[in-house]
Amino acid sequence: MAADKKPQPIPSVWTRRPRTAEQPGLSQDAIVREAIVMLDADGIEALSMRKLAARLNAGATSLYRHVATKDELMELAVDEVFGEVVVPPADSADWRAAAVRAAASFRATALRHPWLSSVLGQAGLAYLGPNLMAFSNRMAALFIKAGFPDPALAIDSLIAFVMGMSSAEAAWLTTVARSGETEAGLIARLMPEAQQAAEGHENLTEAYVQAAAEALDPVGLRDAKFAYGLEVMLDGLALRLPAGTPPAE
Amino acid sequence: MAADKKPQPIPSVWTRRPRTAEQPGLSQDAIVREAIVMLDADGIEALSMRKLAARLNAGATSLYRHVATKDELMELAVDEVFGEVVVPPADSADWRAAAVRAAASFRATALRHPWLSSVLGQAGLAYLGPNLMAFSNRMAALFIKAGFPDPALAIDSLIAFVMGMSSAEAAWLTTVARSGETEAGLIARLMPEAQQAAEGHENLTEAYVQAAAEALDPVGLRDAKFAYGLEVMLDGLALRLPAGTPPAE
DNA sequence: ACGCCCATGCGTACAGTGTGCGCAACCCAT
DNA sequence: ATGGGTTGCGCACACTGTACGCATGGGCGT
Repeated sequence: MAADKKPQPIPSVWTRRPRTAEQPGLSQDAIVREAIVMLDADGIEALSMRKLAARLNAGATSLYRHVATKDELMELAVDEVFGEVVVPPADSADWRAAAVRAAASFRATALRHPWLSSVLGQAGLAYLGPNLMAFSNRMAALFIKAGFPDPALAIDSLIAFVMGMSSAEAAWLTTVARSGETEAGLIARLMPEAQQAAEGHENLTEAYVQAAAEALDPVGLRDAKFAYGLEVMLDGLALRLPAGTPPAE
Repeated sequence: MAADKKPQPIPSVWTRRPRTAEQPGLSQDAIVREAIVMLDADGIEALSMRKLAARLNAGATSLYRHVATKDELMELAVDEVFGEVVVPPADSADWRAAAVRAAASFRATALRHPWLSSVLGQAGLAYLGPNLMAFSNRMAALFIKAGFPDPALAIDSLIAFVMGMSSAEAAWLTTVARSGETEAGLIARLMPEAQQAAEGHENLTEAYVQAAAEALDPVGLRDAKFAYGLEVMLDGLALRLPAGTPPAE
């Protein structure tokens, strides 16, 4: 009652034990994991150090004992999430099927964590985290084994396509999520404005017919779009293989 | 002396005229243009409404008379910058050469304004600005004229690749700019750490030999990488053309 | 068994952010 | 001259990342 400003200047014995006994306390791993949960749930701009700390029953600045900076935290989150991408081993018979699987896994990861694209778009690949290195290594193994004369170029091209497509999708899905509507619903609601914006652009009317169709099965159409582009890319890459490489052993 | 808190409660006749006479005052266009200048110069996180306003000799909140929100400002900036992308007219003889020119122009724009990728990565293409619509329209014209059975799919694939490649480059260039070193210098300095990170990933050693070479002519190698992927993509797309479409008229 | 040290947690504080609100000044039409 | 609508702005609020320094307690050397 006397000291109203400071609620607990008196270490009154209890409320002191539990803090350390209840949990192993903070750890970089726990912080990163919880950050990913928050990012997935509420998007990139909903993550603040204070909210994250609150979620971990910790004070805001306590996090800085385990993470140098918020940027570093994001870096760690990116690498963590990269661990979810599965790249088939290099000894698979068919490099092309393996590439499709890897691409699909990459895309799925990017859509499961839509903030990934934004972060990568801002920071690029100066990352060097263990999971990212492992990913690169497996991709390299795949394309070397397949017989590409210039595996690095081939890989970078493929990844550029996959990233470009995925990040466009992720951004769209984020917009959908923020709108609170279903994907089809948002398309329908956006249609009139889009049509008006297309006024005078004669080549776009056809595109919007397609967009209208998209409202019926948006997910399927996105899948198809990705598959189309991926096949295009792989067809082009196949041409770079030394003549006579068999499609399967 | 008496009223120290408010420096100019007295409208002392002068210091009143110039404000409106000197300039047409704020305007959405002027705001957007200055924002782009700042974004280009100091990157995306250096743009704040207050600093932008200061640059325009205006109060921070005055901007809100012409722009609803910072996000809207970014949207306007994106569309403005899209106006710089040049897509050859559809009547060019060779669709492929035209596509190369368009892709190069897109890439150049994205590298001139490295923040573009970040923004697009976060917001996607719900944008519908006039320049973006015009861009889409010209691309559509090009691919329809070329005879693609599914022009929208082809375009989206191409753009996905170009965006993916450009945004990776843009992110890298941003990192370079922030480091204050030359591109070659940063590569050299990063090399040891990269090599250590590659420890145990046997397929990556070759990639780093290439990276070392890159230090000699980073710009040329980035150009080559982009060109390679673009050719891959276009080769793949060419296969989708109805049989017998001539490469030139 | 005791005392020390250092890793860990946190309260406070600071500079900066986007933006809502309401007042003041100005331009133009009457 | 008057009134109204547009434009600019000062203030304020809630919130951000993070530097600093104190308190605490577990693990170690003696």
